Amino acid sequence: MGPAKRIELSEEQIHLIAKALADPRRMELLRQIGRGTDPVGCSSIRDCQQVSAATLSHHMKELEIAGLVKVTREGKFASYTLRRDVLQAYMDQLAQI
Amino acid sequence: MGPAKRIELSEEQIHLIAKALADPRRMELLRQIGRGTDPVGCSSIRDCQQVSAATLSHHMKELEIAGLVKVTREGKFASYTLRRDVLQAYMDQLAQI
DNA sequence: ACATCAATTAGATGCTTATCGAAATGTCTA
DNA sequence: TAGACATTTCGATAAGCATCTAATTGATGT
Repeated sequence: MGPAKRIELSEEQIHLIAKALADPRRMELLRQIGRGTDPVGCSSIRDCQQVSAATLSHHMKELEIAGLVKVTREGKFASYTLRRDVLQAYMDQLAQI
Repeated sequence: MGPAKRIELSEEQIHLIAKALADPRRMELLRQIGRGTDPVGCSSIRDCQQVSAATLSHHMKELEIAGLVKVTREGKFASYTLRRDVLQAYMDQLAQI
């Protein structure tokens, strides 16, 4: 399989994605999550980035509502994976400018 | 000729570009400026978008310091062109995530 | 049930920014 | 030079947001 379908973004989602990418910390989070293909847990993230749990939670929620990451919950843990299809859709939008 | 050289962006410029793209009004400005290849004047812009001169000036400065538009001044007029090479460099950065 | 730990939410604080009207700057023309 | 016009800058206001600590929720293991 793979990125079967091309995604269409609403103006609203474009705005959410752009805002999500406009914070350096979130950019760094995305890079870390996108480094591999496996889901990345909160603790792994906090090992690499100096940030409080509350702030991390806030940023991950922003990334999630932007559609840029998928959250997987197992028990008390949360893991994140980059949604490359959504990122690609945003790049397609920029290319259309 | 054409877009001869591939542009490298600093982290700082990446941040400036991301912030510039995160405002819906600026996004719309970019789209309008990028529509054709000719420079676009302030009055053309204000014909299409309802915005005060002061606010427009502010946004165009943000786009300029982000490197996304080139400003051409002739007498009392200012015109803008989209810097596609910079936009492309930003897209390349996103693709590297 | 209780203690512990991961993650989220609540509440507060300080910084950034979008917006406008008014004033200033710069340019053109009569 | 004086007036008209385009753009920018100034000053103020309001909204948004990043960040933290503290409190809460929810799951796990003893």
